[in-house]
Amino acid sequence: MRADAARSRRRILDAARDVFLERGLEAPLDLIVRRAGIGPATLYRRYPDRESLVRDLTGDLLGRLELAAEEAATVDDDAFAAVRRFVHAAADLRMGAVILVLLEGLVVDAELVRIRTATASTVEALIEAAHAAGTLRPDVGMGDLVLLSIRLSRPLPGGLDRLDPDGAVLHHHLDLALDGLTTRAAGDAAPTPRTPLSFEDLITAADRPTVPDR
Amino acid sequence: MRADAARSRRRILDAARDVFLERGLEAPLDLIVRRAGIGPATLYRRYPDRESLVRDLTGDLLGRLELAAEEAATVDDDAFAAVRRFVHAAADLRMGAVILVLLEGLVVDAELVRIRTATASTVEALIEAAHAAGTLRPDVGMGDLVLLSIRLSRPLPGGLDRLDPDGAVLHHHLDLALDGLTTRAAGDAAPTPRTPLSFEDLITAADRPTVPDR
DNA sequence: AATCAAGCGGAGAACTTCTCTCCGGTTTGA
DNA sequence: TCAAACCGGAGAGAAGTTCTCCGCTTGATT
Repeated sequence: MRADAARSRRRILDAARDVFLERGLEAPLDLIVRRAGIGPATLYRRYPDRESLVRDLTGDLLGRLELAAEEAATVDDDAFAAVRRFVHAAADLRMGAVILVLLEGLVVDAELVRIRTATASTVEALIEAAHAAGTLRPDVGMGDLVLLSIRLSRPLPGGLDRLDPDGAVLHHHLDLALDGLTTRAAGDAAPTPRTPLSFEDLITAADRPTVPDR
Repeated sequence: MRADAARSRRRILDAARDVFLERGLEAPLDLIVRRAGIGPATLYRRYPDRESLVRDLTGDLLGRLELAAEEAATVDDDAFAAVRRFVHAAADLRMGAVILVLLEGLVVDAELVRIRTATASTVEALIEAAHAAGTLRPDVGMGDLVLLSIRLSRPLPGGLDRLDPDGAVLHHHLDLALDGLTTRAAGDAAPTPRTPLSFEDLITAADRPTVPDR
């Protein structure tokens, strides 16, 4: 691939991630084109249809997420710290986009399923270690963690993101929420002992495409 | 106002809240019409332009939020419990919509500013009480609370909300995050002693309308 | 440094979606 | 019962979106 083509691809993927995050998966491709600062033809040449773009984006982000998960597992000794590190990394990647995308039901590609499964099991290991160490609440599963991470890292409406250009507030809030997941925070009173949410729960829930309006 | 007109208004406001939440403030009014199950003329007759609809919706939701804040203040003895109760109520109202709307900069209406200020000071009192009681982390302000509440209560993309039709998971996650805001969760190690975010910070950040793309 | 295949962006045609109004019929309250 | 208020469907006009053609530029290779 030529250098300029690679540059375009990166610009497109970055723009696509942001636009899909802000406007959902049905966002006009035109917006992506404009944000990437390229011509429409450049987008349509590389990605003949929306799905191919989504697929490439998903692969790109999932790959980086997998790296982050492995790094978190090796770098930290403390199990909860590893979970913490991973969640922060996922937020930096705007994991919401990945999950959003890969859960929308378009993804049937074998390669994507492979990397998704691999990432999931790496993360699952992090979580089980934290459970075993007794630092992560037993009623918090990977599904809960992913959901929290999605919710906290999505872009805010109404220009509110201007409040936090470098993500410092986001990471602070992640830390606060993560503190809430410790057994220490749970303390003695466990008001609602829910069952933890698994990753499979998420996949199942998002499996079927949303019904169209009316 | 006639009974059928009032019924239409309620249907419109409920639909508008959901649509604005999902698609942002520039969502096609057509979607609101369809979701409300009314004819287009009914919407346009009552609300000649988008802004009047936004204004009415904001007033409606802010009023209910104010009620919730006052109720939380009177019902609970424990200061932190009052904060907790309020945050849950705000989530049920999908406070994200209110904030989204009222922060978008369209709102200059004196009446709305009045009720916004009133609500803010009621909530501020809740928070100060919890600070005084020593149960709420000192580095958590009303802005942090509002931001967390917005982030956690917004609808999820990709049909993920199907996971949680009655909001049980949402409220569980709210409780987890709230646990993270206690001084107990903070414990000894305070890694990043940030300054708390105020409500004014939010207003200021969202004050100016977002710059158009490019 | 010369060559030329590969890549790029702008203009715009065809199509879809959105906004908003007219009008005949229905519902409500007195 | 009656009049005023309200409702929904159809559809014209405007706006936005998709996608392609084509002449120019960039980059890898020799």
